[in-house]
Amino acid sequence: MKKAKKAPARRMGPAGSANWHAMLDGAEAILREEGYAALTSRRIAERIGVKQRLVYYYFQTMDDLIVETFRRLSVRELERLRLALTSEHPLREMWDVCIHTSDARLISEFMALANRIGGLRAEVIHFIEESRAIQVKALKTMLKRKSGGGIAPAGLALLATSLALSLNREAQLGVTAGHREIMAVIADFLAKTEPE
Amino acid sequence: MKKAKKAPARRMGPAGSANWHAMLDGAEAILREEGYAALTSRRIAERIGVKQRLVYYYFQTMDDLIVETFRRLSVRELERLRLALTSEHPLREMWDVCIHTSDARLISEFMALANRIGGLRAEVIHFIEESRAIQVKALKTMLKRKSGGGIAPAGLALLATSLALSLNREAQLGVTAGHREIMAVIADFLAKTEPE
DNA sequence: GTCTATACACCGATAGAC
DNA sequence: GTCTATCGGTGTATAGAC
Repeated sequence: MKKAKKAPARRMGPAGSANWHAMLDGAEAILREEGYAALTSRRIAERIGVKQRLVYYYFQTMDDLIVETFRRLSVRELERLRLALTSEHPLREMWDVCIHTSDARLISEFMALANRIGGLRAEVIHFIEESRAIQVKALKTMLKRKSGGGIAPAGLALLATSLALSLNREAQLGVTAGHREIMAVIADFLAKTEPE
Repeated sequence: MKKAKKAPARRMGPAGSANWHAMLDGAEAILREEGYAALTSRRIAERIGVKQRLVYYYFQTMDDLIVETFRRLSVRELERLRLALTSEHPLREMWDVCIHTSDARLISEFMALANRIGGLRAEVIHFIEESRAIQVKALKTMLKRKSGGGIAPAGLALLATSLALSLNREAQLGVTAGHREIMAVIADFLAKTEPE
């Protein structure tokens, strides 16, 4: 995390291997539990029981490792969303995906990191745009002209994502004012647009 | 940021002095521009033109400095909200405060830090609860029984805060899908509940 | 109040053996 | 593929002079 150099040429280990996944698992856990200041090659190595040098066999730089960690998570999340699209109750499934997403702490770390790691920022932008497009698709199909309170699908998607994030973060902090009220609105909306 | 020790007893400089404010100004700028991994006593000192040792004359630990930085910001923001309460158009003023709040990058850093610095977490919780209470007060007064789309004031306050945060963060990233649509909804709501 | 100097730990990244 | 060993740098925090 100290100095993020460009990308020196070096012999590399294969992406997708057991060690590669173990390192991303470790990185995710450290981010969640201790924050990105503690995300170092030494701690990852220690956590998964290898030597520090090996981390640099699988990743050119720590920034690369961070980007890969987010990308793996992003791919999984987009798959969950696309799967929801094929469900019998796509809107309910999608809201479930949004509200039962990765730990709010982990997301906070990635959002902060995205402001300073160019490669990560690009991945985050791609994730937001892609997930919004999927949600808009579902909303267009379900709403047709039932109207969602007069809000266009893209607006509704943004609103839902935004709410899910805030609800998770505040719940984790222990703040709950207004949560019950908003959940009631969501339930009402789902009952109208997608009766069980 | 490396080791956050408890709180050793030591002679301390006065809060509120010129150096004290300069250090918090520097901390804020570094957080915004480089993120919390770069928020070190050395860099703050360098930025404001004093020696590193002096930072520890004004703050017991780096964590204390971070908490004070947020607290100062929080007090200012709550003042802006309370002032909006006395305005002729409190809801419009409040939305303006929320949408023209501190840089989204800065907020991201504090949100991430709050997950691991106990003192900061307490300040963040206090800020959220206090600001929501102020917003609820304004909403109750303005809505009376005009109804705000059938959502209770606390829910509306959460929704507005959540949206303002997401709009700012995404705009900073360069994502704008759904933004226009949501802004239209907000404008519509304000026009109905608080005609100009 | 502000400084010099320093103890001690940890970091990213690399060289090169096996 | 995985290791030992190491370089050069930065971090928190303190001792104690002026």
